[in-house]
Amino acid sequence: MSKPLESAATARVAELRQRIDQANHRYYVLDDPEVPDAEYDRWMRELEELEAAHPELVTADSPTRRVGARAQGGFAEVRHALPMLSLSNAFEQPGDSDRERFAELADFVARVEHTTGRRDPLFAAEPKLDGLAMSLRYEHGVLVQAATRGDGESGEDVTANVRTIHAIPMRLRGSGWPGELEVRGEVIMLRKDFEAFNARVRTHGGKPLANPRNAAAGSLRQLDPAVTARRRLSFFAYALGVVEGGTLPDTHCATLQLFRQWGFPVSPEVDLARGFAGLVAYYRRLGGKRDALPYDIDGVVYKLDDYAGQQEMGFVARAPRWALAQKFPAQEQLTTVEAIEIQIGRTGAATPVARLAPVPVAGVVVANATLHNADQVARLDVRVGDTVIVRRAGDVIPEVVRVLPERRPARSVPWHMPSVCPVCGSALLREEGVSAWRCSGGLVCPAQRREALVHFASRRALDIDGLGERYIDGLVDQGMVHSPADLYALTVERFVAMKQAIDERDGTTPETVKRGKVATRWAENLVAAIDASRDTTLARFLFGLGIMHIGESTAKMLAAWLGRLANVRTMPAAVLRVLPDVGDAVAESIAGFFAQPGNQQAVDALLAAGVQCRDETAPSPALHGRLDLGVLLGGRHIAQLSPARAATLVSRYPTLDALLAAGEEAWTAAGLPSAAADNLAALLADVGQLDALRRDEAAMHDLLAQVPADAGVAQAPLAGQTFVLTGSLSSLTREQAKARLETLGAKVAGSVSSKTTVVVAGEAAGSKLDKATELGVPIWGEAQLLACLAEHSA
DNA sequence: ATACCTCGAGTTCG
DNA sequence: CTCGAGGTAT
Repeated sequence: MSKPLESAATARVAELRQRIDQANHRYYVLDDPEVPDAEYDRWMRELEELEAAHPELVTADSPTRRVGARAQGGFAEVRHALPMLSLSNAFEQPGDSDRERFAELADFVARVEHTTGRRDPLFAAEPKLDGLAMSLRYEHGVLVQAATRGDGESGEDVTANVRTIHAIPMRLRGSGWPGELEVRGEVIMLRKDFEAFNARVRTHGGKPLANPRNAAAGSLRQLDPAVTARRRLSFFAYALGVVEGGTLPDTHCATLQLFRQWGFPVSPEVDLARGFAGLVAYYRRLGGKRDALPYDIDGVVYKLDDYAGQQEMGFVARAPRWALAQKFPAQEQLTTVEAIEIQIGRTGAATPVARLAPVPVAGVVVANATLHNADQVARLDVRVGDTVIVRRAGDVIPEVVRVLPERRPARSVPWHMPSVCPVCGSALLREEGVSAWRCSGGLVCPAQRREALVHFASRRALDIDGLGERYIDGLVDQGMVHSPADLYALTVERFVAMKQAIDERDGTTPETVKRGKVATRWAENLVAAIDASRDTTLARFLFGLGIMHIGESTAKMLAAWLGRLANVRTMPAAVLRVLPDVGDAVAESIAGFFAQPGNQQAVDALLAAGVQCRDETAPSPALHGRLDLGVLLGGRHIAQLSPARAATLVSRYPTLDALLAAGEEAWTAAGLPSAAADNLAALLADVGQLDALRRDEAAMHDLLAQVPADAGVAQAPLAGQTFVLTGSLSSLTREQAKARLETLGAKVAGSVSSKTTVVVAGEAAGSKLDKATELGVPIWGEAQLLACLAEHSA
């Protein structure tokens, strides 16, 4: 073997190891990768080849040695020289003030203040990672042993597996570390690595892991380190164990700083917090970020920062008195599915809902969770009797995450959508290519009638204050109300009778004595609220009718463009189609609704009951130029007759009569291709089609005739601008802000896009603000909004 | 035809 | 809040 070659290899090996260690450090500790994965892989391969060719160059801490040999028959026991302690836990409690809600935390701070004699002491606050506690022993800077926490006294030797974790340095960086050093921290799996792992399992078959914590624990207990190596684990250091030889800082934060220098990842969320108020603020801040963190946490840990103070505090049993874990309410829980029921919505949509054994999740007891639709049930394969994981997605809505198949009872059967509506017995049908099943019973179905009434009375519709679902149920059940108009005939006496009936049925209120009087007062208020709802706006009225596809925004548009209820209820689909945001589906929905005699009667009944749209007005002048015979033809989707060609033709022959009188030859002479002319002629030759067109044309003329001759075009100051509101404002509600912006002609949308003019961010603004920053949409504070409103509304 | 953008509808609990 | 579907712009 020639000497020069040998030394070249030695140098290259050293260089590669140094580069690989540096890349790991950038990636895991600094969270700032600079080397592409492919490059990193090339280095690893080259190093492996060199070490294979020169076995004498292999060292225990080489990056290639991360994956070692399979453990034989389990893991050796390791006694911890210094026990790995547990922490006292504190939980949030119900209460009105922070002192009540965080009583245990307040006690903790008071104890620290009392013992150390300092007011508002300084704490290190850090996330409580949901993983596996681990102790790492380094001798002269080299990792020699890794042990799990176990029972705190002794754990298992998982060194071979821990070596595969790239976030953990095999050799400490820098200098000045003690000759013997124990670093403690948490092995976790990042959410993205967890998702990736389960995604791979799903495609390749195998058992998915329940959560990142189990994933980390399971991975470390693999006998074959090669298996562990394929699961990407991470590590964060947070405490010292045994230390010999070397001086150490005198605060916890300074220690964490040293950990960083030595090459350990330390959570970037660690912060200093002063006194009770500081700790509560940190808890809230981290709680708010919880879902956005790259890993799961189950709470916050507070440690008195200076070691002298810690020494004074000492220990109780096996927990330090200078530290406390404040736990978040659990956000995922196991429970069982007791039934899967169908809910019928206002439009007849049949939604499967899981009835669950009640279980506390993130602070509230959850008993129901939506399963959205039949496809979702099939995807999850949820069955009655299953054990499932539930969580509150984002902030509130409970959802079934997945089923634990290993806990499924024998003889369970897959769930299927029933063929008939459980409420009215009508058939449940599914339209082609749509995921929702619908009850075909229409207003015959009591569930749909009930939902229609709830919608009619709701705040954004007729706004009948105090008429909630419970009383609507009572009214419907006792046959007092069948359609919205019936509400206006109700009297105080009838309400009292209804309330007594349902109170008795439901097991009544204890205030039997006062009830007569109280119920009367309640009924009087309700009758007054119903009376007040008679005075309403066209948009609210249209929205309240509950026409499919007509939400609040479309209702406002209809009111603004058509002006009068009479126009909306008589306008054919072809005319409605020209309105903005109205296509075939929406136009047919409106025209179809008013084509039903029952619906027309319901509207007449409401008007007869005294309901008035106080803001009826003339149709929008903008209809001119948008509405002519051309769009009526274009909307019929005649082959070869594009809207553009229809427009050219109609500019010559603006009425049906003119068109018919001119004849097919004249049309082609005017530039219409003969195929289009043939199709048009065929259409007009059909008596039924021609009649329909004549009716459309008449309705169109009637509408246009209502537009005032002098179109007083006073441009609204904010016309054409789209605002998005996020967070809460202090001087007015979002509802009010929206209303005021709309009176100035602005549109207020629900989500941010490149078309948004400005985003108004109030207190505790959410994801919309991030989106705005990302898209470079201007962001206003409350002050700028108020200034804008003041400027224009003078 | 395709890609965005909006709107509508449904949802839980206190 | 999220999903799905309708509408519109490209």
